Amino acid sequence: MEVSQRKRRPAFDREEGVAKAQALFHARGYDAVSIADLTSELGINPPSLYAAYGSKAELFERTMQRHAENSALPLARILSPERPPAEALAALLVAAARQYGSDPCLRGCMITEGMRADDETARRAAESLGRAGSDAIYAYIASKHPTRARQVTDYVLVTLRGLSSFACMGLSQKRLVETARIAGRALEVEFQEQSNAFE
Amino acid sequence: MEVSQRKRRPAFDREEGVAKAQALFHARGYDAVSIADLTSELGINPPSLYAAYGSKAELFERTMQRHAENSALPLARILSPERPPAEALAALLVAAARQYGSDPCLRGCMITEGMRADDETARRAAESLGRAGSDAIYAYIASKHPTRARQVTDYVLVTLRGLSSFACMGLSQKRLVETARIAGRALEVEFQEQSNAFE
DNA sequence: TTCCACATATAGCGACCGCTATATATTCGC
DNA sequence: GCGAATATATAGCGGTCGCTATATGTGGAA
Repeated sequence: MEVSQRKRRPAFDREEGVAKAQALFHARGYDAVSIADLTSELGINPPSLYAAYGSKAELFERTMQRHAENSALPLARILSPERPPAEALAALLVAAARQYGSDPCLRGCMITEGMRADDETARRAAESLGRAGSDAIYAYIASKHPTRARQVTDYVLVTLRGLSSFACMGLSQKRLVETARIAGRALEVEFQEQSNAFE
Repeated sequence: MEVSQRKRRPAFDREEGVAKAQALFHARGYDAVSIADLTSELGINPPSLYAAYGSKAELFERTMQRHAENSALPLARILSPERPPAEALAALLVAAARQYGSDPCLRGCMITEGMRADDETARRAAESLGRAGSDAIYAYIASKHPTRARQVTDYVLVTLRGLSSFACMGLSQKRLVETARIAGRALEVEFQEQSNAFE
């Protein structure tokens, strides 16, 4: 006889709910999505949402985690140690631009935009999720250009934020990518100067 | 006998009210400032605010106009036709970075940030005000680098937006300026390639 | 089949939103 | 001083917010 193992009885699919909420939050931002929007989209009533996810902020956090797991840029692959660093970072900017402008409904970076929410809980959650990414970028740059790692990282992150913001405002993917390419030029200069210092 | 000329009786100073509202909107953004915040800050009651300014959105528009008149970057001076264009645009980025980070309470660009408000009326007003600036930048670039004016303008505006956003998040003025300097490098490359094309 | 744990739906909580109808004070031209 | 014009204050409108107390229905284990 096997040990009794009670199974959850999901009258609505929790994971699918997170996916739908993710789309809403990504499309409109945390503050602009209400509980009524969410329950309507998920086809449930508020108590079910709170029973399943705890609160609007916790649901938002789960959607960002989902985003980070499924849709995040493959940082490790793009910033491979074998690649020339300026080329790798430029490729990161271009890959971001491409993604931010790929879906007309899901523009920009969900986590980046979450960091600018009016709600403090949501903002902190986004900042915490985003830190992983920016730390990885910093670590990569520090390994290639230790003397100006902070400055170069700031530049990359500022550019990513600008790209995300313009993506949200509707700038076409093509123009986003062209902008990213120009931004990459500054990195070529930066890393070239560094290598010259060794000659 | 002189013509009767009724004078306004300002129980509270309308212009000072706009100034105080400007500070609030700049510090927190349109959506995060409520009528209660405004009336409390101005020391008045809601009917006075509506009698004087019409609505929250109209008051916001007036504050942005005030900002554009008093605090806008001196575009005409920075983008002077005599200057090397890459230098002028880099100076614009640095001047913006300096201003965005100058007051710890009034971070970023009020108009740039207004373009990302959740309220559509506020957003449109900000976009309308901002277009003047971006048109001026485009016209300048087009006069110096007609073949890639749109791309270079996009890059400058994306960088400005990123700088404003990071300023709002608390990045120090120093780091903002350093970032702007790196961003300027890409412009040097861009305009250098252009002049090479004539050789 | 019976019982019960649990997810559901109804209804509504208190708080705040932008905004305004109404009534009261104040200051003006005369 | 007087009447008219106008800015003020009180109070509250309808609506939405995030969230929840309560009651109802349903599936799973024994």
